[in-house]
Amino acid sequence: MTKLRGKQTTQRILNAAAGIFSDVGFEGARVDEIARVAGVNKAMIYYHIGDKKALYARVIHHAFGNAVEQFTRNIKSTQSPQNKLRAFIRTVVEVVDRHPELAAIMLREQASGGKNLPETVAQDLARIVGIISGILAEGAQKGVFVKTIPFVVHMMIIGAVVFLKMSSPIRSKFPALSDTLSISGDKVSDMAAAEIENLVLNAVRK
Amino acid sequence: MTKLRGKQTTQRILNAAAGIFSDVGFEGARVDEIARVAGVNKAMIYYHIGDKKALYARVIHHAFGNAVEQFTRNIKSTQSPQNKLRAFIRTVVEVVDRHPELAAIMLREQASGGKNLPETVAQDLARIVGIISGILAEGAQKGVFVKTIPFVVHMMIIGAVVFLKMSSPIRSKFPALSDTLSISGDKVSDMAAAEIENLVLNAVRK
DNA sequence: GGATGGTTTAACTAAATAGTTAAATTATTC
DNA sequence: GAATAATTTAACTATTTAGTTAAACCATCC
Repeated sequence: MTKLRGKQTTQRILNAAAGIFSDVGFEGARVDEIARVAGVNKAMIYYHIGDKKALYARVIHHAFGNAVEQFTRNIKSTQSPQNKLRAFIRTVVEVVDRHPELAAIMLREQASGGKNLPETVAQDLARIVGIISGILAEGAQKGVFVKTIPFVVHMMIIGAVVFLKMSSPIRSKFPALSDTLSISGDKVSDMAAAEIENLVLNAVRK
Repeated sequence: MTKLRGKQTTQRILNAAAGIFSDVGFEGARVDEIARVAGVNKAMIYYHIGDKKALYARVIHHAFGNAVEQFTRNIKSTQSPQNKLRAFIRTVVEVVDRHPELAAIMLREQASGGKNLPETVAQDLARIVGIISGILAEGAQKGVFVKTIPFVVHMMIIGAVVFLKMSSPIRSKFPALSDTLSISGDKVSDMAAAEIENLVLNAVRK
């Protein structure tokens, strides 16, 4: 019971922290505010997790935890390179839709040069880049993809998905941008995701 | 002399602020720190510019000021759709290379749903999206581009360029990511930029 | 040199901040 | 029920924060 209570408290803290770090960044986040949103006394954050930096690392790790597993689960070795690439893109969409806070936090880390990024997350990222490199290399070897720079393709996919997802509130907010994508909403829409697939498959097709 | 002195003071404040806002975001930035970096007394920020929010808006506007003009200057109506698109991409690279603080601040704004974004900047963004929409529509009409969603293509280009630029310090920092792009450095390298051009032109080619 | 206007400074204000402490409360075990 | 351990609380600490104020300083003009 005590163990369960501690876990629930920790979970509430991590959820609140994820939202606030994604909204105002590490330096802009207030531990008092995180405590308030989590519905706990501030000292409990220090008791259960640690200082602000430890909390941040925990949030990222918690959200990033199984992204790599999702990629390896969704991409089967028996698939063609084209279908592997499609599965990769779909997984990116899935991860970003399920963890918008993670996407926002990663945007902020990019903006500050990875200043508060734990080493473990960098390793996860490297593995994901390894996956797409493998797909593109296989496609090139089988003569169905052009030879290209895998990291650039990776950036195009991640960039398009994340920017589409993250720009949704901005588009809603400003009338000038409302018409840029006729289908709006919180999710990366199926139509937009399909278009990213088409464009990326076209881009690498030999 | 007095006028010149006020201008120079303002410039120093804006430069310092741009760096700090890009590094730690709006909420994370400290007016005291901006003043220290600018080498001025804090009250001068309030005298010359105004409160923190006014300073932020001024920084964005100052950096964004002539981005739209750059696009219209670089893209000639006599060019083919393909060359227009190339010029568009090259301009994105140029703007991001010249104003990395702008790119970082825009990443942060995306992360927080455009919370502190002035309306004028949204209008500038809409005009840029209008430019690429025009290029793609012209290409489709001339039968050289597929019919697509212009905003998605825009996000792919912006996302790739910005992520490549912004991920450079992260790649330098973490050994696990050092091999992802064999040519590193601060600029979006010519090779990477050329590859983005190739991939995007391939993606939209009919 | 004095008047005027612009710029800068040092000190201030009220509130907020990350982290700490020790007591109170709750849960578990025998 | 008592002892022990885990969790939570309220208050605290020293520092920092955005913004303000009035005086000092500087530049220009007649």
